Order: sequence, then C-alpha cells, then structure tokens
Amino acid sequence: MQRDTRQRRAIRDVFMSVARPLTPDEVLEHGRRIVPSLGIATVYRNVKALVAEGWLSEVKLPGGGLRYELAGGPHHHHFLCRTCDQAFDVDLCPDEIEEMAPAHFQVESHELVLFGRCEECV
Amino acid sequence: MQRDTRQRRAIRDVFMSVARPLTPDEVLEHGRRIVPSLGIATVYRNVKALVAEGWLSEVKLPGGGLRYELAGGPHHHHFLCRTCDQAFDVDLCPDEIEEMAPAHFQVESHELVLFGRCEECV
DNA sequence: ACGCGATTGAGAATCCATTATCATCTGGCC
DNA sequence: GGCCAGATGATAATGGATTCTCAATCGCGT
Repeated sequence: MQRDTRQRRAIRDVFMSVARPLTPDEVLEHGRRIVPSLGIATVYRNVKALVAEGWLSEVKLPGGGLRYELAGGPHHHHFLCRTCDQAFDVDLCPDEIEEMAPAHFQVESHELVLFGRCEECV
Repeated sequence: MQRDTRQRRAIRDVFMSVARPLTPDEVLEHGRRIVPSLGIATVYRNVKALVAEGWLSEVKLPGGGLRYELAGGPHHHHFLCRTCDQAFDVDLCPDEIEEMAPAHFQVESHELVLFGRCEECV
C-alpha cells in the first residue's frame, strides 16, 4: 500500500503553502528546505502520483514544460513573468471567451495567459 | 548572398497557402508535395531565417514545440484541436483581457488558446 | 524491535526537438 | 558551359526534460 513518507508530505506542503503553479524544479527547490536530501526523481514520481489521484492538476503554459497546481480550485487563468519565469494565478475570466471559435468548431476548454513582469520584477 | 532555392520557395508557398500556424513537421509534410527531397534540417534552417527576416513569427502554444505563422497579420488568437493537433486562427479577442492581471503586475502581451475539436474532427 | 515491501536518490538511460557536420548539389554570375 | 560559394539532406550530435535502474533506506503492520 502507499506509505506516508517525509518526501511526499513535503511535496504536498510545498503546493499548499506556495499556492501557484510550480515546475518540478521549483518543487524540488522548495521541498529541499523541508527535506534537504530530496531528489528530482522523487519529485517527478510523487507529482505524477498526485495528479493520478486528482490532488494536483497539470498546467500547460506556452513555451517550457509542465507545471502543476492544486486541483479542484475555481476556474482561473495564469500570469507568466518574463523575467523570473514564475507563474501566478489570475482569477478573472472574460465570459464570452468560448464563443470566439470558428463556426463548426467544438470548444472544450480554454487557456488564457498574460505575459509581463510580476510585482517583484517590475 | 542568399539564393532563391526550390526548397525555400516551397516553404514560403506552404505558409501562404495553408494560412495557419505550422509545426516544422507540418511544413516538411506539405513542402514535400512540392519538393519531395525536402529534408527536415532545411525546414528548420529556412524557418529560422524567415523568422529572422520578419517574414514568419513564432507561435508558442501550450504543450508541444514551436509553430510558425506568417508575420505582420492583425492581432488574433488560436484554436488547438485535441484530436488532430492542428492549430487554427481565431480572429476575435476580448478587449478587457489585459486588465485582468493582479495589482502591480505589468502586462506586456497575452495569449488565448481555445481547445476542442476542429471542423474536420467533430 | 523485526521484517518486508514500498520508497528513495544518484546516476544512467531515454525521448524528443533542434542544431551541427560534411559531402554533395545547384543557383546565379562570368 | 563552367565556376564556386551558398544551400541541401542524411546523419550524428546536442540539450533539456522526464523516466528507469538498483542498491540502500524506511514506513508500518505484527
């Protein structure tokens, strides 16, 4: 059966305290403040498992690789800082957004990304 | 100096006739209908050169690698078909979109992507 | 405390997109 | 037609993200 390890607990704590989409490297960096020996393979394994059990969801932003965030939250979008490459949540969403598709196209979901400089990098 | 080769002409023709963002592989596939010997390295080289001279622009969509489209067109967004993975243009754009950022964040640009099934794949 | 099977972590291996290499080919000028 | 530097194309090499391997470690039920 699945065991409750320090590493897995640390990874969950990271997502709960940081509250924004994180790359595996960011998870590693934050997680090592809790469990210094944490390895990247463990991050990938646990993130994958947490996605499978529905606790995390994948966030695909233009450009780089996948990020992950707590699943189950309300609909929202993201802001990607061009300077520090951190992603942040954006709570608003224009409601007419899915009516913009070409005729005869079926829209299933959408993603809106703002690019710029975050508060720290302005 | 730069020479006007069959391959480069074919690649330009592909973008002008297809009129949607293309991956290098899609450019190769379409280009081979014009110049069957076309190689992927030539596609990458020419696409890169066409971006450098401002004739093409890069399109970064969530997930996979880069796509390219004719530069200089009006502001627009994209639709990505989950079934055939082809990208299409979406001409509309909600105008309040860049006002959604968190306070103290500077927005420089934005990207909106609709996901679903294109006309062919419905 | 014991034992075992799940988990970890370091490094190797893999995957995929892109770029470099280099012998061959070819546009454009004479 | 002939030259030759730029261009091509097959293949190898690269780089970055992710996964695999496997010996060592460690939850957890007994």
